Amino acid sequence: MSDNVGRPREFDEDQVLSAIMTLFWKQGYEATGLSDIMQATGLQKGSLYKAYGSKRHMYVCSLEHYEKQVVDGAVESLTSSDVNPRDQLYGFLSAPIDAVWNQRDRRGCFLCNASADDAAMDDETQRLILRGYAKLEKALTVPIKALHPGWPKSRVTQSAQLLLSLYSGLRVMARASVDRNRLEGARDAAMAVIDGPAG
Amino acid sequence: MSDNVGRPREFDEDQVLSAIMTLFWKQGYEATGLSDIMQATGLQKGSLYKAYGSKRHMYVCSLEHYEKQVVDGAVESLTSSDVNPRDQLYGFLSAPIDAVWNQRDRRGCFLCNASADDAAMDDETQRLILRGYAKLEKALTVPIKALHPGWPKSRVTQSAQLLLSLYSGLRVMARASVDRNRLEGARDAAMAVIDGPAG
DNA sequence: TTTATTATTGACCGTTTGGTCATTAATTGG
DNA sequence: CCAATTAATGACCAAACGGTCAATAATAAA
Repeated sequence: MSDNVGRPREFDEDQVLSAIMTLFWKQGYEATGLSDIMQATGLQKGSLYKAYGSKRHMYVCSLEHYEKQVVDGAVESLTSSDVNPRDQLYGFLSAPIDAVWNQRDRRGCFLCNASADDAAMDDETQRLILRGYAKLEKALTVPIKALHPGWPKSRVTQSAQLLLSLYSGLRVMARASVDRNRLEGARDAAMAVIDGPAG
Repeated sequence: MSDNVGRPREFDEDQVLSAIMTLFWKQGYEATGLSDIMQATGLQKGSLYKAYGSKRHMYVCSLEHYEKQVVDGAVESLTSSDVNPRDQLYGFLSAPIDAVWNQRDRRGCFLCNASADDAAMDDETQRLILRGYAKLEKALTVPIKALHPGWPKSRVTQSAQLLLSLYSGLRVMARASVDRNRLEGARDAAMAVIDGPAG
């Protein structure tokens, strides 16, 4: 039995999901209406509900898409072996500042926004958020280990946890346009932890 | 001319504002409806609109109330001279973890939630958020200076910025129930910055 | 007691919300 | 060509949304 039965989808599923993700990412769950989604995707309500079933499921799919497109990309760039580890960590902590202050991109981090979004929270959403955070934390240990082969595992882990939590804070604070000097100060203090005592 | 003219308010303004604040704090702007507010305050729609004019203004008043009740309280406890400075900083970074894991309080930090809340953001909201963050950053420098009188001003400032950004991240991540071990690891790594190199 | 002023109430408003469904269209397999 | 199956459309739905307002009530000043 073929599964190519019936009329085929006319829309690019990845493109549509990206459009939906962008809306939830920027605006959150409640503030994003079906009308927004219809406009951004060019699809009618019926098609959206045939494809996703409910607004909640569209949100969950958006988070999964974010994990694939953004989180996995960040993991890749943190664990790639052809950049020096110090620059990888510096880049990771600078991204929240650059996005807002150089790219005028105020979306922040979808994992962080979703964490703060009570209306969107349920078991499945929570699971996805935690999985995303866990991926990032694990990826952060790679350049830390490379910089400090002698550090005990616990110190590596805690440093990764510090950087990830700081990253979340920077992403959130940057959304409110906290002065870039303040954000850079926090980043630089954290980099001092990574670089170790000067001299 | 007296200003005690007309029928007096029958409700306790502080009590009502606290109830409204709690809703916006926990649920965000869009997810909080007038029906929620009516139920939580016991007031009718007309009374609420006579008192506040609009839902947005209720939100702004809630943020102002938060600044007075919560932010100023945190500043007080960070700058009080009868607790040792190290404990003040440790307590500040532990609060996000304790709230969620010991007090089952998932509200997080209203400043942080508001930062991530696109629907609530406007010039006035942003101003209040930045003012709250600035108060906390300034307060954090007090115990840091007390612990390290010899540190240059720039190092004190950057350390305060690090702790504040980390605090925001912890508040946000804790809302998604990130394992307490992970949050404590981040906190402890930050405290190592404050305590300086061991031995 | 009258007047001026403000508070409270709840019915009411138009709009928007998330969601459904009968109809029509496009495809594959027989 | 004829089912069978799935996709796309847009009218339609009840409920909820933020917000308004005329009527009524409570107070202070005259």
